[in-house]
Amino acid sequence: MTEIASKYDPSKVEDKWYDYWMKQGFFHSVPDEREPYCIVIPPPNVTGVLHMGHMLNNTIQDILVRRARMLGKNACWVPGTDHASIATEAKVVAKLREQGIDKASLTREQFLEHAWEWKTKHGGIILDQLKKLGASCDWERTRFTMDEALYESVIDVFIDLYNKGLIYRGVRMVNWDPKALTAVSDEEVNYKEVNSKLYYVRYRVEGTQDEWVTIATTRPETILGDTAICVHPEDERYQRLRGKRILVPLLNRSIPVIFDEYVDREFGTGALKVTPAHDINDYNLGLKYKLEVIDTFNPNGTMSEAAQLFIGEDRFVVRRKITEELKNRDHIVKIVEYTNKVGYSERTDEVIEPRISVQWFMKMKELAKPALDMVEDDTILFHPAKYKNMYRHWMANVTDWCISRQLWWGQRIPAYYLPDGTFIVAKSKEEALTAANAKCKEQSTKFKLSDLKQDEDVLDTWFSSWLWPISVFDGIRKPDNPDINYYYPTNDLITAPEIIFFWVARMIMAGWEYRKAIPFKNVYFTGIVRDKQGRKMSKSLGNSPEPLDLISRNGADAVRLGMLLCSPAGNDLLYDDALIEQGRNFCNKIWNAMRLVKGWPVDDLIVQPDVNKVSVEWFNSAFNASLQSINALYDDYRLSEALMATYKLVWDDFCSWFLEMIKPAYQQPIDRATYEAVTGFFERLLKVLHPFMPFITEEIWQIIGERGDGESIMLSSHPVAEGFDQDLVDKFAFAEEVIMAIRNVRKEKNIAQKESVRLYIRKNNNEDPDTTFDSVVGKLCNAGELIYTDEKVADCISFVVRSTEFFIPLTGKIDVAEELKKLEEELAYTNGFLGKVMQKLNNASFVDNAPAAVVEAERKKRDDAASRIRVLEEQIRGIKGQS
RNA sequence: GGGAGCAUAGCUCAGCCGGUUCAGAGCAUCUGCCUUACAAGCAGAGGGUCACAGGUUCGAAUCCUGUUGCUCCCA
Repeated sequence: MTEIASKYDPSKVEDKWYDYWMKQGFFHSVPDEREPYCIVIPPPNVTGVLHMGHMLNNTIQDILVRRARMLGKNACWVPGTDHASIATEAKVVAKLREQGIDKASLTREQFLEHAWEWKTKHGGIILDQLKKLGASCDWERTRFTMDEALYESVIDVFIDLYNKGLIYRGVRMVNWDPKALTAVSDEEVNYKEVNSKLYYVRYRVEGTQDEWVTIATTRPETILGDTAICVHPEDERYQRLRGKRILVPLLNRSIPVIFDEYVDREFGTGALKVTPAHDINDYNLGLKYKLEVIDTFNPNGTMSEAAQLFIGEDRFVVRRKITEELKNRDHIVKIVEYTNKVGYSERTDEVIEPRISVQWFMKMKELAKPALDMVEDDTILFHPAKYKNMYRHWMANVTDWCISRQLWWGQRIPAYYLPDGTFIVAKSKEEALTAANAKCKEQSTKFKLSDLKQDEDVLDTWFSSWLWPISVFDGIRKPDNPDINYYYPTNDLITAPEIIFFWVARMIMAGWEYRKAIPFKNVYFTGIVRDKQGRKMSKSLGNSPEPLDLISRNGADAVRLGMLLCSPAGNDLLYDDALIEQGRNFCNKIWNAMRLVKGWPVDDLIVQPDVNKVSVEWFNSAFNASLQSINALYDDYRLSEALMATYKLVWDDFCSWFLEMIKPAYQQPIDRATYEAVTGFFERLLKVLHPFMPFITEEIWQIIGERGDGESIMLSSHPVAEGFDQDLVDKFAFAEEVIMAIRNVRKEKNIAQKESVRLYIRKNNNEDPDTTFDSVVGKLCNAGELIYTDEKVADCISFVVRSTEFFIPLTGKIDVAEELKKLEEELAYTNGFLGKVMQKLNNASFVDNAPAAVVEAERKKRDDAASRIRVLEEQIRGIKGQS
């Protein structure tokens, strides 16, 4: 046999097996008679590169998929990316700018050519990175939200919902991103607290020389769009304003005073300037009082012609300038420091400008109802369940969804405008023309194709993502195709809680609307990966490790393990290099276990010794007991706990106990029966480990058995938990205590492991000695003999396990005073414990009220403690008698 | 401002429809060991009024109320 390195080297293993899996086509799934198991990937942004969050999220998906595959299901993990309209368009615009090309100089078609070129070149990076992680995605099914099928699905759905009256075009206040030059949805606005100023500005009452009204505003630049002043109808300070009009400073535009209870009398001066075009609340007031709407901003955040002043200058520059100007004209009363919340665009981090514009909206109320019910009644399960609260709250207060974006990169809205401004929603210009002309009776008024103009805007990216579980199987266009019928509903969705509304909720709505079925059965929410100090990982902080570096340095298995170990569902994970080190150490542990077992010569002539026989029986039970609980943890989606249980099974039970129990003496052969049992156990452990650590388990599985071409652990059957002997497990727990006690004695007395000891065992209270694990105790403790006795043994160090006395002859090494002290401490502790138990048992209401089993348990505690006390007391007497 | 969640060992968490293993796990720390699979290891040890204050109960980390502190969501 060739020498096997004592350190596991993942770099020699991982690519080799990934290539093998790919070449064999193991990841590919086609519908068959087996039960399907399906996950659709949360499509990463096509502009993205792998970050720590992806690593965690995709590790979890891979674990679930690999396990399902081994459980005999037809597992299919569909990968893909989304087109991320704002982010991608921004990247492409920036790239063009570098090349000296202005987007405005291009036609839509030209721009899209550049965008597609960019996508082709950069769009697949993240998916290739997932391969390094070991992701067992069905790459033949890779989808992109702008693929023809998915594009068309989106358009079909838009038309369908429009025809159902669920999509409408409306003038609304939207969240305008002046940098991206598009509206964004409510969910894409982040509110941040900022230090700003509150400007107190006085407006002159019309027709007076020196009568003023002072308002407070954080945005003086919007004064140019003011069309009213509003005060509370019961505010005594302003009753004088009834019937009066006010002059807007600098412009001297005359505006009305309105009285409405909306105004907070405590805030500022109690007088509110009303700018319907630039504030959502003002907009509503404007609707109510039919105020004029003056939009003083251009789309890019500069002042428009309508502002009359500062035309073309940026809103924040104007804020400064107009303040100066107001000061000069004696309109500023005071300026105070003020903290308020300002909305920022999630995409560009630009300050959101509330802006009146015509957008497409989707009605949500109707769709939300069934989607809420299905989560409420656990048709869809959230893990952890606490996210149901958040979901309920949002769904109950859902508002209409602004689905149009003023961009080119995305699915173009299929609405065609006629010269008179009316529009027709249709799949193509031709269809729109036909529909338009169908309404015209006169041939002379018929339209030509060139009369029609398609809407310039595209749809929100989420408007394609919400169809993802259906559209990846082409289930919108072909609702009865074999793939969608087989794989849908999918099983599990693994995602971050922050997109519960953007995405999860809407997929549930789409699923119900288009399949009358849930899109997935379980939603597993992962935490956010943070740094040690609890900060989010971010590029600007530079606190995120480079995932591919981590993998190349430590191996994907170690990284997967490290990420998962400390990451219960829904809890944030504080990333620390130590986590991955733990994973690496574990790999090494398994590797060395393999080296040990591989190194044993097998001798068919040896009869299996008793110690091996009982050890094999014990481990068989221990394994099945653990497997049962591991399975239960999986069923509960407690993956990190399932991993920890597996980790302990391998490291503690298998390596630390079992292998030591059956390990032959140095360079001695092992018997055939034990060897077969060990390799059998090893294989089963590798299979249980495989979903967590796919590479090393494949490598070792291939080494420890004869495998043919096309065989793989990833296709093998997952072990099934069999019945086990609990009694045997319990008996070993006692043996473990004995072994640890003897090890302690050796350590305290400085007796080398090589030096054999005799062990006397004295059963008390007429118990039958249990000798099941005597051979194991003898081997692990190098105890030459185990001698049962009814007598005390002199000149011994003694100890008590439960209520059995043990003696080890150790002439000359016994410190009587120290022994006595220890025994007395133990006695005092046990007496105290007994006292507490008696307190309960002497309490009549405890005995009467507590369940019988609990009372019985307390009685057992009492009896055990009492017999232990008898033994301890006897020992103390014995020692005292000796001295 | 409205809502939700959390607070248990140095760190990350489990336990929480009260009583069986009630104070646990992993990591970290400390003490011995280079014992011929593994020092990326082995054998041990220490460490917590279960945030605070009340209450319910025979019995509370677990249920209730309040306080404090943190986090998230929505406006």
